Amino acid sequence: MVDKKNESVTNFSRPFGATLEDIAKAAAVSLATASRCLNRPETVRPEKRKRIFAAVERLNYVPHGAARALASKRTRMIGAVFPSLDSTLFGGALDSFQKTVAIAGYSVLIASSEYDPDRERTHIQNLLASGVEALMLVGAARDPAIYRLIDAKHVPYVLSWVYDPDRQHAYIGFDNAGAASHLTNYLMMLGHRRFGVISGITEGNDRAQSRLRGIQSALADKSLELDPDCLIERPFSVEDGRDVFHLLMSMARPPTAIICGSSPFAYGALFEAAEMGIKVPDTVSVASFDDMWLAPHISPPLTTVRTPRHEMGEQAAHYLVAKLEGR
Amino acid sequence: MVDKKNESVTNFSRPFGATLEDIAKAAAVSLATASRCLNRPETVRPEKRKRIFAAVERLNYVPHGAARALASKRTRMIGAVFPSLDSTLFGGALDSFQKTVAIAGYSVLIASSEYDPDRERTHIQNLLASGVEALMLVGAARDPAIYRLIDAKHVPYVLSWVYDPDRQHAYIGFDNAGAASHLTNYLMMLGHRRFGVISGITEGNDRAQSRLRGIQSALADKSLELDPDCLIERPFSVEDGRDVFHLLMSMARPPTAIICGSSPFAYGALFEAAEMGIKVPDTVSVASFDDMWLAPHISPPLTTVRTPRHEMGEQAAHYLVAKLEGR
DNA sequence: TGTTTTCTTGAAAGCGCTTTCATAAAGTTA
DNA sequence: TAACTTTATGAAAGCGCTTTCAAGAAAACA
Repeated sequence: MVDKKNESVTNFSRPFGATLEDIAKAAAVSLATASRCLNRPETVRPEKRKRIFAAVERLNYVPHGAARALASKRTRMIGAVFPSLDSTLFGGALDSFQKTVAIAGYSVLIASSEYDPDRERTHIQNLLASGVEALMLVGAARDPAIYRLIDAKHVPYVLSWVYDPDRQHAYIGFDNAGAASHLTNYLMMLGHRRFGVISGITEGNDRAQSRLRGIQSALADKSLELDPDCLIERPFSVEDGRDVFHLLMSMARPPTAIICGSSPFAYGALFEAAEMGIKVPDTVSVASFDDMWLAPHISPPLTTVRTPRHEMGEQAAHYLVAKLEGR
Repeated sequence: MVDKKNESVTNFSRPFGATLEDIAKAAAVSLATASRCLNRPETVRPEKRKRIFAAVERLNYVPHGAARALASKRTRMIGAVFPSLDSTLFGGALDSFQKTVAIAGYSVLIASSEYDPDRERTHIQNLLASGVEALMLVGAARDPAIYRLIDAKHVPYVLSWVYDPDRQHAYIGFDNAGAASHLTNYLMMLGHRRFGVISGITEGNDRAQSRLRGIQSALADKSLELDPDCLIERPFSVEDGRDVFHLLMSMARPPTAIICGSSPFAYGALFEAAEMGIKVPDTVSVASFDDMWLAPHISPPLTTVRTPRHEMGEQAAHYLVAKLEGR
């Protein structure tokens, strides 16, 4: 029998960087010790530890994530799916989310669904397949099968931008309906009775739905009603805001207050008002949801409901990390 | 000798979903066939194929990314590090980047460096350790050791937001210096000779540096010079824009044109101008870099140089995917 | 100095999947 | 139907790491 030992010459020709085995050999320790040294340095003798770290340095060793994940059953990755990233709204939340989980040693795999449930589903599946240990999603309305899939994998998740104590999901809340009611009540207190609403497309967007519901219920409380003609849904954009504002203000009996479902609408409304020579807030009040970083500076004063995007991102991150580290 | 075969009873109690082995067993085929079936279905008989997919469905099988990555040496993940995600600038680029790579079947692992080189380095290392197959970075100026590390792993990368044919890096360009010169020349053509510049912090930000260089070289071409007092660096924010504008316009001999390194500065300048009762562009012209989605609507007309963030994100994605699929 | 206890270590067994490679089944041709 | 080619299949060897587990080394105790 040939001595098997001989067949393991140093395979230095490996093209893609050193492996832990190379490190172990270079430091003249066992694979196990090398591994231990990198994960819990205090458990290995200072002398060897030094040799091992020197080898790591010299060979430019970078651990192999997949191998590590496979052996340890931990990927240290968290998935996040946003409807879009092309806005400060979700971008801000993502920014805070990423920063916060990074501190705890996690990376984030992102995807944007473009407000499309099918695409969101695909993304969620891919993220699960990639091995994310937790998920952050926006909104609560989605096919129950998706929740089943996530649960089957025992992956904790958190829903943001929603608030709905009745649900069985974890959420980092923003009470869209409540805020909408609040805003509406405030406007009614100022004397407004006839409202216009520029809403985002409600289909598949439960945040937009809730906001609308909030407005309507506040009105109902005062025995008022939203004129169907005064409610217009559009995709979020400045142009659509302008457009709808023009439409609303050209009506025979235009509203005295216009509630915008999101900030681009509000900017559009404001610009169109200027264009049309309509005084804000004298002739019509404009109120809006979502963070408008220009709001404090802008000239026609605007009533806004701030969406605490950074706080939500951070809270969601904290929640998930806590969940992963065991409560 | 005990028959080894007997020890493999069906381990249905696995808590975290089925494995390929479970699928193989359920479909009465070998592990190899099951694997093949999922990757190249046409290579397995329709009859078995049907059984296998049925089992996948029934057992809610989701492939194990790490195991797959380890065996196939492909993670199908691409890393991206941005200075910040809390702005439409990078958010937009990320959005397009993600969309584009998703179509090709890749996921993106993101990180934001907060304009901090050390944090960026750490993030890049983590991404490499996570096994990203490619990297998208912003700007070119960084420790050569970082490039060496990336190269050692044979990970293709692309630098965005920069344009510098001299470098040996791949970049998806935006010629900051060129655009800055262009803008400056345009303003000089309008008769401006005395410029003010609100720049981002140049240290560690080669985009800001290039823009500044572009302005100065355009001036030098006309034998002009930028008054050091008229060049002020600040972190990007509306407030700082206001602040610096106020400073510049309070000088004994204020500039007649102010170039803003980024859009928040421009908004700030505009608001402060309104506040101070300074007419734009009569008394002073305001010009700015970066996409300002409000620019086409805004009332004092603004000269802007659009940064093609979506195009850059998409191009960067195309480049990397092409590189990964072999040119 | 002989024992017992506590630390360190290395061998080896996987983690769940992909991928040769040799073999068996099916399809062709004579 | 025999002989040959093509195609489908399964056994087995890893991928690079973590983690038991048993054993050896060091420290502590008597």
